[in-house]
Amino acid sequence: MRGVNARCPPRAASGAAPPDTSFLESLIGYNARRAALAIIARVLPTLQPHDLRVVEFSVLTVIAHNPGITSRQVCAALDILPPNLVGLLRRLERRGLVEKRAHPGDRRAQSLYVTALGAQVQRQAQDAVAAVETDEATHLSAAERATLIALLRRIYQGNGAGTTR
Amino acid sequence: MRGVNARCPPRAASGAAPPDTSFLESLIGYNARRAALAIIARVLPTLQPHDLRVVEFSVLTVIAHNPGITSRQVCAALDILPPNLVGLLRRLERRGLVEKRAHPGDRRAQSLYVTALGAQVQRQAQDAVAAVETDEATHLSAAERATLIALLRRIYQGNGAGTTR
DNA sequence: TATTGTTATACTCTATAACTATA
DNA sequence: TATAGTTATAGAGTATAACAATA
Repeated sequence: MRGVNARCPPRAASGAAPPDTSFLESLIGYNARRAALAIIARVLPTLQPHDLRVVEFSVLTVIAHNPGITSRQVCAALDILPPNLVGLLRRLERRGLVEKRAHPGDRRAQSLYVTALGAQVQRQAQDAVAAVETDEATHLSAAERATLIALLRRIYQGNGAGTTR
Repeated sequence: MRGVNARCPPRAASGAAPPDTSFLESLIGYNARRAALAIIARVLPTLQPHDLRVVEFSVLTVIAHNPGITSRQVCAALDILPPNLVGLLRRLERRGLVEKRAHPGDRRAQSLYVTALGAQVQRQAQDAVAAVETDEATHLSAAERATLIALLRRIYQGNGAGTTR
């Protein structure tokens, strides 16, 4: 018997009943990824006026909050591979948002600083991102926000075993 | 005076003090992304023996749980763009895990099914992923898991506005 | 006219190997 | 010998435009 869809169409085929994704929805990884993508989709238009992509904003923020930080440390903090940071920093430097200075004490390294313009752009972008994150994107209470962030942090910080990279 | 790091090195330069990432860590998007990447890093080696990537596992799972589903519906469920699903399905088909059949009622579409082998591989992979997710990767209690997933789901499902794609 | 599946293509993101200069 | 920064490059992943067949 082909017995397919006399009156009970293979739910998959109907436009009405959404497909069963219950297993995937039981996974933290799946939900975390979907949530991250949803939030990033909201943050993107916020950063667009500043001509910043998400990673660029992250790097700019870390440099602004840690004057004199090295490339290597930015990579470690944000889990970026060194070769991929090079072009990113070059763009920020060309736009006059970041500058490199000689590192005191290690001539291999270089200290990173935001310029006055870079600091201004970062501040504006940070305020805009914070607003979107807390208000529009997620209608969670402050307590729920705190709970969520604490749980997420336990996942990617909690265990001793290193990441794959 | 070069006055650098006699005893108080510019925290950025020292290998000891970790850089300040407090702002980024206050963002749900940042934490969700880091958590998702950390979990995926754990899941990858679990799927490797089955020669499945994460997206392939997701697609295989949705097809297994929704026999007769169409490409378009898989795309909608997993937020995959149709052109990107084509090659993915082709690989799964060539490996004998998935098969396409004529769709009853719409000759444009095609119904997707897992083969016996596909069902077996999917089951094994699902068990392995579930084990990693609940045990090793995240040491959360069942209650914490449930809370986390509920909060995450509210972020990417809760609001009416569609995603960017 | 709209939709399904598809091709071709481009752009971003991420990853690896290897080089240089310093330590 | 190891590390910081860099180059070149490869591979995922994700995006858009356009087409044929069907609704």
